[in-house]
Amino acid sequence: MNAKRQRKPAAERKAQIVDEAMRLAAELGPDRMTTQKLADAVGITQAAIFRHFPNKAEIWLAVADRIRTAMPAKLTESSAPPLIRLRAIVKRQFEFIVNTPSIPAILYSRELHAENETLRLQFSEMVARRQEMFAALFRAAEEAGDIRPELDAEDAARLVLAFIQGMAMRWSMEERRFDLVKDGMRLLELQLRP
Amino acid sequence: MNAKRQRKPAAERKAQIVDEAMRLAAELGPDRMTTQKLADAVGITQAAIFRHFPNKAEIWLAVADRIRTAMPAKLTESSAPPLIRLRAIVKRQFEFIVNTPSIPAILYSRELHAENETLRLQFSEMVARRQEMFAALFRAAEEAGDIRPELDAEDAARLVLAFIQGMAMRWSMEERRFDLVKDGMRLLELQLRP
DNA sequence: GGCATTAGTAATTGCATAATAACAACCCGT
DNA sequence: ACGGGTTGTTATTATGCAATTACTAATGCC
Repeated sequence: MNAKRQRKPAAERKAQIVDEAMRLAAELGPDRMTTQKLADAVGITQAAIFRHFPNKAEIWLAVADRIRTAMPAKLTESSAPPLIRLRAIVKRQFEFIVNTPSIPAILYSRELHAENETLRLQFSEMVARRQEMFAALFRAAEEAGDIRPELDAEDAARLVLAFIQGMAMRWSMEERRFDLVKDGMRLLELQLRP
Repeated sequence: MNAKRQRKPAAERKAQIVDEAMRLAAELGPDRMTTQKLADAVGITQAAIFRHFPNKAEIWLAVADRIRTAMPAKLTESSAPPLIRLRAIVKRQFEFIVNTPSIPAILYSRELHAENETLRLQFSEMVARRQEMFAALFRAAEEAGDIRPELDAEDAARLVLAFIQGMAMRWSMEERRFDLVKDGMRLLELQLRP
């Protein structure tokens, strides 16, 4: 009744729904995102959501897919020293989170994980892959003699990952009041340099 | 109708409700804890919950209160070296989380924070107090010459806090599959020693 | 032992929510 | 220009939820 109907091709609409779902998840918490609010944000009726997704859980799986494919999780070929590469990757990671601020809310939502085992597995695999990437860099740094040889690469990777996750979580909780990239990279230096 | 009614003094029942609320929050996610499930866990009817709390939000405030008073946030008087004291406090923190495993789920729940500003403020104040505590210890360590003088105590505190939060978050997400105290303290060493 | 107080119950309300069904307008290829 | 498939709508349903009301039984004080 209001304005004229805006029909869009399904692929485009689907992407838009995923966009808004992520936005709302960050704003209200993933579990407070209802299909009604989502529809309002997209500009269609609540029922129309279910033309694009069979149920709500599928929306979260699409969100997870979006995050998974966009997350920087691959080591690029490079001849730079391992610790330099590590810094670059951590920075990319922080930048990715800043550009996708719903990530902490979605990745660390107990509610989503409790209801959706598939989702939980996808996320835990993503985390594991990142940790493995960091560990590989620390092993390379060890071989290059850039760090103390008795240092355990797996542990160092865990440490860096916990740091990134903690920073991201706090940034999210504090309504993004600080500069995640700037502060994050400064604290990373503190961690890498004795 | 089943069995005989179990009347309990209000104070005791209130405490029990808070207990179960925390347990369920860890299990299902805070936003999936309904007054019905809570009542079932306690062993009373759903309506009886509201004899002890005027509404659901008050339950979360009581939970926050429980956490706040139990959380180790005060520096004990001690003549031990600052970094030794820091280790002890971080250890107490990890132990506290292990004994109160609902903490990460509750403290980092976007849903609770979004709905309840009072709660959000209480938690953010708790975090700030802990950070200040760590900063004080790093300043003391600086004066004692235990760490590099150019190291910023505030930043070091932020780093340690992010690490603890990241570890706790992951421990919670991974269904407590690793030993938070043991692994946490080992990684802390990695962070404190060059 | 009576009886006010307190902690409980059963029943209900009003609203939010995910999902379905039946129908309508838009769009594109022929 | 028209017809089939696509993208939407309105209306509805069943369920779950927090909260209220009116009633009831246990507890402990005198």
